[in-house]
Amino acid sequence: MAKAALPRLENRVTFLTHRINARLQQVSTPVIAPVGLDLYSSRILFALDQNGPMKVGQLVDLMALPQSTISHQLKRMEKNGLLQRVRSDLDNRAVEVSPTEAGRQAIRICTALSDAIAEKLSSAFSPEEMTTLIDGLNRVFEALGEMPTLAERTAELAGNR
Amino acid sequence: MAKAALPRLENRVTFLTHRINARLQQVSTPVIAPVGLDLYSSRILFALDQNGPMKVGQLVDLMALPQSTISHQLKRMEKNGLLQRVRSDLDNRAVEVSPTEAGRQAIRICTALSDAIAEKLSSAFSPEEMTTLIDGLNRVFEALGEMPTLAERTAELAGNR
DNA sequence: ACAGTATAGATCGATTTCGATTATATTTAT
DNA sequence: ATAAATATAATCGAAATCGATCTATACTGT
Repeated sequence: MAKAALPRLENRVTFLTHRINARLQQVSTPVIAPVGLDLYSSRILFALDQNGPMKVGQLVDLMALPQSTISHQLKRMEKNGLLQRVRSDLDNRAVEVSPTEAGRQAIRICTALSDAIAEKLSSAFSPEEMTTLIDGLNRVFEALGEMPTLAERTAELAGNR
Repeated sequence: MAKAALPRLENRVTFLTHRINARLQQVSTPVIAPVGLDLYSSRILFALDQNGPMKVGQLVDLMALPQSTISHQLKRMEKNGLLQRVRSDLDNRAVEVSPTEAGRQAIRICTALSDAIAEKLSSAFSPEEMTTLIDGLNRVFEALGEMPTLAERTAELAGNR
């Protein structure tokens, strides 16, 4: 059977998102590192500002990162005075996270950074293009969540060289 | 002046690419960790297979990661017998990276994983949609490379609260 | 030919990530 | 009512990341 021409690495969606993230990190870090933030903490603050107090588990779901990574981030951010963690009254297992006053100050930087980037990206796309792009990215994320047999399929493809 | 409604975090392009990467990592790691690979090393092998021997600097450019990160990855991969690093004859500063036989074996897994994912994503998009998505991602990457005044613009936006 | 500069990559050290485990609290089943 | 199962988040330890620095080679202008 004829093998379909596979796209080059540079044209694979997940490689492109990797490059975007890598470059985003490189341009963002110089801006927010001086105020003691990184991309993760910046997004956590942004989310808290947008959603109000959140449980740790909600932040894990939102950020799609390992639970221990978020737990460590929050611990560090609390140590740096950016937020508070308090056990929920209703469910004593859960912990509610909310920004401190210093956190709210930092949020202004996070929002400004995110807006500056969003602004630049908006200028590179028409509104319809942007909508399409965002929709596409959401679909990619969903599709990746629907791959329970990835290991099997990989073995299969690796098998018939 | 009226403030334009800003998109929520979940609808910002760079947040979506973050989530895609995070989820990709979670679904991929179980598949490739058993053979001693991660997403970075997997992509490096994929690139070497596709492009032939590459200089360290070329891999840095391709991966868009800090030079020290790539250097460490390559050192580890060499230690694990996946590739060789040899100084270039023409420019003794440069180092040529090429896969070993074991590396070529591992490449089959990398390719299979990438193909399994590409396959799944293809099934979620029409060819035109996929082309549009890839084009959009390339434009996002380019746009992020054209933000020399990010720090200034961020300060400006943070200024007028 | 030589000093100064630029380029390529390795190394160092502090911090971060993350899988596995642990500690509590809650829910469910008997 | 109590035991088992489930849910939530913290902790631990090994490994990876990354900015800064260091080393070695190549280029440039005089």
